[in-house]
Amino acid sequence: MRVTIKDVSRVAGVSIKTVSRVMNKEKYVRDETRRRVEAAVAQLNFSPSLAARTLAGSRSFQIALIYDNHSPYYIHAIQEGVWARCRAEGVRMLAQPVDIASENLAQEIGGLIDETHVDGVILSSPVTDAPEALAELERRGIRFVRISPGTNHAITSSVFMDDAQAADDMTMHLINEGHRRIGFILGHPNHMASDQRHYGYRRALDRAGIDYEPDLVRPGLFDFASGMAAAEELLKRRAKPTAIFASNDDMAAGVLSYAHRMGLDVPQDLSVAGFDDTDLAQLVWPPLTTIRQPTRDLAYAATGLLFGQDEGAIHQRLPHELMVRASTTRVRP
Amino acid sequence: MRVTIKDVSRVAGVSIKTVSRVMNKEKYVRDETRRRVEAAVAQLNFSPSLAARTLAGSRSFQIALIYDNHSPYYIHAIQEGVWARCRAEGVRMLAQPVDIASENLAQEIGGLIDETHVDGVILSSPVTDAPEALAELERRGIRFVRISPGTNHAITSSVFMDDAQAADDMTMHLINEGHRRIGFILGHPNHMASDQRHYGYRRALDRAGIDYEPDLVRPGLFDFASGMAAAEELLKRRAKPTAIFASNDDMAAGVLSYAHRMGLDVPQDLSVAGFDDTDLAQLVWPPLTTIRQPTRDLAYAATGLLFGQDEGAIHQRLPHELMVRASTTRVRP
DNA sequence: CTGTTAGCGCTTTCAA
DNA sequence: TTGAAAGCGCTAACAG
Repeated sequence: MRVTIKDVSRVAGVSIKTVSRVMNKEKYVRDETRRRVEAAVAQLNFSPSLAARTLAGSRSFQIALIYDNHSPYYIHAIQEGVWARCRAEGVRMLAQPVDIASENLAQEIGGLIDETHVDGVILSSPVTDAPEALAELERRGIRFVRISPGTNHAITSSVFMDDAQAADDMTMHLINEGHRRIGFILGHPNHMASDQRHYGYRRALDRAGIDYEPDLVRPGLFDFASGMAAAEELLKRRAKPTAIFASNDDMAAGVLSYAHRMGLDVPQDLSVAGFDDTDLAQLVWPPLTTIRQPTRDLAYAATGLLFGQDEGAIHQRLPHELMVRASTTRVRP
Repeated sequence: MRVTIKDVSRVAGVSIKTVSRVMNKEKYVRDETRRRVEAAVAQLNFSPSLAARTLAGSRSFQIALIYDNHSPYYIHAIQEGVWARCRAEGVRMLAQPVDIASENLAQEIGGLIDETHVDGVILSSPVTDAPEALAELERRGIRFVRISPGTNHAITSSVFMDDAQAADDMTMHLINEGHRRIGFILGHPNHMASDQRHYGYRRALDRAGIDYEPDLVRPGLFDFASGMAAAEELLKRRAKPTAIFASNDDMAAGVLSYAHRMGLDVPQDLSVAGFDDTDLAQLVWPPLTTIRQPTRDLAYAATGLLFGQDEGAIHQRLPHELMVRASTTRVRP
């Protein structure tokens, strides 16, 4: 039924061990032998059984991607990045949603590792910061890499973007367009990125000699509704901001929605800026100024770390990229 | 190192075969024996190796979900549904993106099956209609189920929603609100759902005794841009439609965006209706009337078919659900 | 109801 | 540079 290594060895006229050597790209195989084996593999259309390789060997050619995130766009970007790198490495990706609030989080992750023999694990936010998950992984001594962890970047391999610099750049961009009253909507308090972005916003104002006004900074929860609510508060002020910078794309979309409802012309009456993991914001309203979050690239890099590339770096800080989607209008003096 | 079935058998004082019986919930194990084994399993925190089970047995406890769809929302919904059912069945889901335009599509799918020994395959659109993929699957005689296939529903197990009835219901809903000039935006010509929805629209008009006006029907491609373009054409007419019904949510979002740009008040000046796989449309503009597409449920049902539940049904037609998100205003007479 | 024996398809180890 | 033998951790097919 199934084509096995034995069939290949028979056709190629070598031992199964030699076929194994070729499949694993080992040295010490004569060129001509290798070619014969490769021909047989192609002829029989042989794909080795992962189960057998896993059982006999020390690798499973599989890694797990663990997440508990309900943003489809985010998950998609993460999966894409991990998947692309896995593909390049000839490894399979096991996508594993979990519930970080679950009592048995550690057990679930442990069971996954035992059952599948995965060679490594990628953690995406917020599983990156679930202590039970981290403890279980460390107890087992399995390789793992965290993507955009909220805390303790240094304790393990992790990748993340330079959030402070990104927010600084965006704020400076708005300042350069003439804005002086720039509203800011904070991110979810649980996420370390929120602090970083807030810090970057403030640092840019400082550098430009603009006073930091606490009234122009409103709380948010990284979702559409809190973006709308924050916009409402900001736009009710006597001294309206001329620009609003939201800490993520969902909130920026909320700001846009509120602005439209109020009959404001964006970007004539109000510039709206945000981060962008996705094409969500662009979809909602094109004239939005966004900083592209390199989620996919982060995931790609994280997976590379798992495979031992870039061994030197304990963690990597990836650059951000300022993308002005459409020109925001300069504020009239 | 690893806890194996042997360790469990030693602790429980039985043979490994008995442990195997308990793990597989076979009959013919004395209750007390079963309990002893279960206690040992719990004590040692034993999770059987999938690789070993796969190699020795006839099942792999894994299925593959194959897709080539670039809508994050859609993929997410599909994954969620498949995943939920897999979890209930104690089976792992292998998410496998592919490129249906690839030369080696069949080979890739074949390789996946050989490597992983998956017990079955779920196909999501548009892989559901890639002849090479279907041929490969049939050649191997592996179980597979298609979700919302574009064509040939009957040739294999498949699940899909009742698109014609959904479109009929939505159209009737608009008619009941007093609308007589209802614009319709067609879906992508490659998708069978497009025809179905068009048919449902027309059938409802017929029943209400409203003439079908070809001018009120514009082509679309299931994306934001084509929705905007179609809206532009429809709203330039001398006899503007009072409502526009788009064949999917992305296009409905495009209609809304264009309406806003034109300063139209939705739903005062124009009712906008669409299908909704996602919360995208709601996000863009809440006062949208939508029919909820049961994507997640379809995926869940498809996976059930794969596991042999509902054996009788070759294919299943799932109901749709009309969800009026916010009241559309009645048209003044 | 329970146990014994023989593999599944590979890699590892060791020898040639 | 190649091959033979011994498992990896389970389940299938039998015996009892």
